[in-house]
Amino acid sequence: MLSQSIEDYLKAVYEVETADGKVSTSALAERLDVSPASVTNMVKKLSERKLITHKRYQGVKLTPAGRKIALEVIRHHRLVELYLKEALGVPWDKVHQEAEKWEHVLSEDLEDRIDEFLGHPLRDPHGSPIPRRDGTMVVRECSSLEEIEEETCVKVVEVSDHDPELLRYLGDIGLYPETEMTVISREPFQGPIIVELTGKEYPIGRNAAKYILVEEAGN
Amino acid sequence: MLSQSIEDYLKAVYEVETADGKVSTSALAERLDVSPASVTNMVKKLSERKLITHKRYQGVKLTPAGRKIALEVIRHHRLVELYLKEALGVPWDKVHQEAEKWEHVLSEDLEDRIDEFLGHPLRDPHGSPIPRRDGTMVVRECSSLEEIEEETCVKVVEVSDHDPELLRYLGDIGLYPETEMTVISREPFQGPIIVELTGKEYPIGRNAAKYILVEEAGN
DNA sequence: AAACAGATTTAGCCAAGGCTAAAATAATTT
DNA sequence: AAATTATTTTAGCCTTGGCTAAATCTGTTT
Repeated sequence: MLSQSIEDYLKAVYEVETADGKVSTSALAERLDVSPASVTNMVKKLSERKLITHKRYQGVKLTPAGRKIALEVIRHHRLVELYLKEALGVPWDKVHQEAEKWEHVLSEDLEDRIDEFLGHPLRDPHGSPIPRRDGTMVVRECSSLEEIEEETCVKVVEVSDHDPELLRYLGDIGLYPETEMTVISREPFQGPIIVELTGKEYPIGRNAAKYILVEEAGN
Repeated sequence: MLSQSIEDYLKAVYEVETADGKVSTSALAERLDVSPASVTNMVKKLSERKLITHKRYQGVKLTPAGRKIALEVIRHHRLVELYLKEALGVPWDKVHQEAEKWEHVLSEDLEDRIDEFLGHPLRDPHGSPIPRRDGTMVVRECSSLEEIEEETCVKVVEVSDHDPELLRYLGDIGLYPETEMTVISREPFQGPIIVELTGKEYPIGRNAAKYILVEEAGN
């Protein structure tokens, strides 16, 4: 059995890799809220276990074995997030925090039961794809709301689950995955992006917009 | 936050106390599958934290603070057991094992949601009482099946969840909490106890019978 | 009362997974 | 190219929660 720490590290490697491409010691340290020295330590251990490869002073990469585990943990995490929302009515700004703990204690049997209960879902409450048991994932072409031109109609694909406060705000204005909206204007000097949905206009800070992924809607 | 180990120890103290009255170092060691020396260690730590009291070479007792935590953990455990069975269809011989892990990661918020979902239940799938949030518990007068006279009609109150195999057998013959049955005979020389339920007769080993608690049914 | 058995504690060890401070390497600026 | 800055690694330490082996205490027998 793998320790919770190891699972957390592998997940972090995967996530930093998809976000930044390169996985540096310091990036991992920041994401895991741990000192860089601790990361170096653990990286050594994970290399020995052949879960990652590492070139000194360069980055870290998942081996196939490591990637498999990372995806299993992420599958657990996202299934649990969706389950908590659907089955127990946990609000979407709280599911992430709970899932951080649950992802490590979910047996394969329970994973299957939950997956079944949810009808083999493809996306979690924030729109992130849920890896299948075989490690495949349905990805969707999309871009950040930050880069969208004015007058464009878009559909929300995914919202980062990192900032509960942002999620609460977005929930309040009714902005969820699959919501359609129109970019009304991009205020100058890094000002907010104004979007229109359900007939009203709302400002979205540039920083927040970065974490909202959308696809262009038909027209 | 308390570590998982500490929660496990407090729960074990509570359980050994209700089972044996006295809580010895070795009894704890056996229950937790840990060496007696390790128990001594942890007992020292828990005493310092005022969660238990300890007199050298005598036993261990929970303080009110320690008992409160033990009951919270047990509440989590039993709520989860029932939830897994009711909501996800996990068979009753498997819920204990899962709950051992889940009991440590259940937030208060989720505890409430699950309790609500289940309609504030009083007993888990094995018939054990679920402590309320305030630490109270509905106990039921009962005796071990081992001690019941022949020809007596009884109702099952509680079945120990320790041996999955026993649970599977009992499930197979339809013996659950609230099941009514009649003690047909007590075979001599520590032989099995024969019970009748749903029109058929089944043997229950003396050892197993010890772990089945019943109350005398009206006639 | 002495001796022995069994339970408990002490002493000293280990692995996991953190930390800080200092050293080494890489990258960037002057 | 040299110097400075930033990143990464090394070295050495800490806490948690295990372990074994040896010492000590308690209680029972002889």
